[in-house]
Amino acid sequence: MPITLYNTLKRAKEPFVPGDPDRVTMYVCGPTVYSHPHIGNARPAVVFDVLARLLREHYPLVYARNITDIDDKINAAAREQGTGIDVVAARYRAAYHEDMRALGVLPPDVEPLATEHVPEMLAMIGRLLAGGHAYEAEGHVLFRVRSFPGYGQLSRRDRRELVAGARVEVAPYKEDPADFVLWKPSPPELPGWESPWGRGRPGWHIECSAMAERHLGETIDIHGGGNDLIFPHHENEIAQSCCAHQGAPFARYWLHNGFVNVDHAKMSKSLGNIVLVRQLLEKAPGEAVRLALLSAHYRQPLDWNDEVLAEALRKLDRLYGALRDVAADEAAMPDPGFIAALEDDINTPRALAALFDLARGVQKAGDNPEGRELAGRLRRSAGLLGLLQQDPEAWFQRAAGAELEAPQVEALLAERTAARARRDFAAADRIRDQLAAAGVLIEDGAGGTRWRRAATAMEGEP
RNA sequence: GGCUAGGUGGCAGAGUGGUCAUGCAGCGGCCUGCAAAGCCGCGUACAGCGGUUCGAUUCCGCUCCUAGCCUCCA
Repeated sequence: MPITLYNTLKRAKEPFVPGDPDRVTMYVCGPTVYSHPHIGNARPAVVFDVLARLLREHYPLVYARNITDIDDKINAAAREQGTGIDVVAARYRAAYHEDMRALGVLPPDVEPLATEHVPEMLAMIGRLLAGGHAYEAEGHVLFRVRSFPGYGQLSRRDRRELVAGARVEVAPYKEDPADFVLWKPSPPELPGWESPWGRGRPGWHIECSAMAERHLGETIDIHGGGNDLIFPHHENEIAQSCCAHQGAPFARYWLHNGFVNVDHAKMSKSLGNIVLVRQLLEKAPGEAVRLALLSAHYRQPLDWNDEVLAEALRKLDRLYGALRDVAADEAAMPDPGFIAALEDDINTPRALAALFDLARGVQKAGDNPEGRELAGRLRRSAGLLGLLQQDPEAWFQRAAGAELEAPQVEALLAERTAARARRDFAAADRIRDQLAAAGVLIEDGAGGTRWRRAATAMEGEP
């Protein structure tokens, strides 16, 4: 079964056919490192991590996700914090890595930094100038949009309308209001690099074109990022790359994830409703945050609130519950229905439904060869989503923020078991209530009593 | 104004031209000292109005509503 992907360029799902099946290439726009990552930064990281895992089942993959470490927001943060941009960028790059790892996001094969690719950008700008696709004006180098007939193809925008609807003031030195900056001058107090056009810094779009070319080649298979990047960022990347490559296409499949909203509103600084990943990790395990992000299809908007997270915890209880009861056969293969769902434009809700079907199968079969095979299939399938890879007991006995440590729980349980043995159920129930009050639930079974943490997200400000 | 997505049962969220999504919550049963977990069963869901069709939640048109982009915001 071929992988089918929704290509923004065509506004349709199409079968994925790699340019070179021996080297599939994917580039995803990563974060600008000027603050801690929020849940909206996490969504593309998780979604494209799943796609990378899926692609690797079929092809050798080179996956690049960049770090934007040249940006005016970084400059502003550095000024506020009274430090250098390198310090700010390094700090938040580390924070990004830490948070993404907590969400089970595997590192990409290449993680290029803009600061390390200025020569590539200068070279590309030089080629655009030589080809008549760019021009100098008052220390700036601008891309000549008129020179690229395909402009507007991705975002389905008409250049004339762009001009008419422009809400920004048009810089007087632009030949055409739609032209955008490739290189701009830097005053002495701002970071800058020497260039043929004087000391300056690159525009936002050129880094992705230059770094994708450097690490992946002229035409890449898949380019991903958030919905909001379609225009102008990706539109401009296409223009730059195609013109620098004598018309060779830039990316063959364009994928865009939907936004994460908070209580039905877009996250924004002015609304003060930005949800940081690190705040969520204080309330719940990263695996629950990851599952919550995958519970809606990646192209749909996802409304974030405490309930989605709490529900993700309960879902993981359900799935790990099956694995706790039946040992997984590690030799098992992923479930065909699950794979079919993922291959259908990364339909994670359907893939998760397949996981729950497997869980029920495991419970019905019990701890026998059939059950162990199903449990193995469940675990192996979930691995493609980056889920269910820890020991089930570790999941249920997680200690984050717990009132009672595991040994204390065990001690109380021993007491209760003794009480039950002498049929002192009042005492036994008292201990059970005490544990429940501390967020510990117990289950009496044939093999003794076992316990787990209640699936509630820790209370706290969002 | 232009361009995109959407409106599905109490909630979340897939999907389909004609028996099942799935999860959580709820109800009934089995199991249990009682619970929990698990299993079995249950619910007049597809914004509104027209149209196409033997048959539409699914296709077409219109209406209403929501969100995003057009501002270097994932």
